[in-house]
Amino acid sequence: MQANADTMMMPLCSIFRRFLKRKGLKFTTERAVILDSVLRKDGIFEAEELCEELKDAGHSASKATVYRTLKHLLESGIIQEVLLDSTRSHYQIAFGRKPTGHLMCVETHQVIEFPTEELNALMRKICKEHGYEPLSHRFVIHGMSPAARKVEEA
Amino acid sequence: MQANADTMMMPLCSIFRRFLKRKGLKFTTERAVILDSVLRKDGIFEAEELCEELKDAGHSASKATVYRTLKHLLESGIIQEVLLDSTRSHYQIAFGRKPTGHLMCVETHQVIEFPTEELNALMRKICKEHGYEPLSHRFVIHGMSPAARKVEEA
DNA sequence: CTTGCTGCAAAAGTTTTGCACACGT
DNA sequence: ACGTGTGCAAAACTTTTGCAGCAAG
Repeated sequence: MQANADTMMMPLCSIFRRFLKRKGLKFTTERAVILDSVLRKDGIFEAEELCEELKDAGHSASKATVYRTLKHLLESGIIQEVLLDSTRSHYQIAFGRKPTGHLMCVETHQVIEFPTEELNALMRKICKEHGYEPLSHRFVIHGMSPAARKVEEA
Repeated sequence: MQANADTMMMPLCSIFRRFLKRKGLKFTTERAVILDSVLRKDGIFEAEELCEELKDAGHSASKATVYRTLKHLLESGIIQEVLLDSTRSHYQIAFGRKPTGHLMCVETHQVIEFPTEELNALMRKICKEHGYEPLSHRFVIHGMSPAARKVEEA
């Protein structure tokens, strides 16, 4: 469903390096390590999660640097934001990803991903109506999972 | 497009009172004032915005109470969260509202609302596939507004 | 070398919470 | 009266920023 790290690692790393060069920024050890961690991700991840992993792996990359690098990864189009929660930021790799929506349980916060190719046409239609240039879309469904419903009934 | 305060005020106030009674909670002056402010809203609003308005209107309703009341309004189904930004919460009145999506400019943060009735069927389909009970959905498009594109080209 | 980058710790912004007192029911 | 609600200020949490030293191009 998702291309794995091996196939994505090299091209995305190049894309990031080109992005940095174009902006007059530098490809540092820390940025390499952070990108590497990000590319190992298979779904949605958070900033704090990356910080933990890097610390556990013995890599020096401070919280500040992780946040600063995530901004660049966003701007370069390598990752994109997924708004699931209004107090924490969630991200996912954008490259090579088919558009997906998220079904989230209001009780357990379990998140299920599903494809939403059919929404591209809707996005383009709405954008055209307002003179916007379409960039991306998100479709999130809130519902109650079977597990949560069982608890509710009890 | 949106029912105005006069027509909604009474029924929604009753709904909220019934909700509170059912939960063993009280309908206080502060909750009445906050609900009143919320019902005057015509679109998306934020917690801080409500706090300001209440202070300006000379009403005593602390920030803490506003946040606590918003939780109850959410739980009662009178308002719903609109995720546009991962650092601030946005809300809108849920009752009597046709499902809408939001088109947001990545540069100017202008937000345009559009109807999305056609997505109800998709929501139900996805929920059925996963045994979920559908509650609500959100569709957000990120794009670049005509105004922002003009700046970009310059 | 020059310019940008990092880590730290402090700051900032939003939301939550503990506590003593006040208020609905 | 009882149990809940309120205001205040402090705490909690995520994210941002200033600064002095460090490193990439």
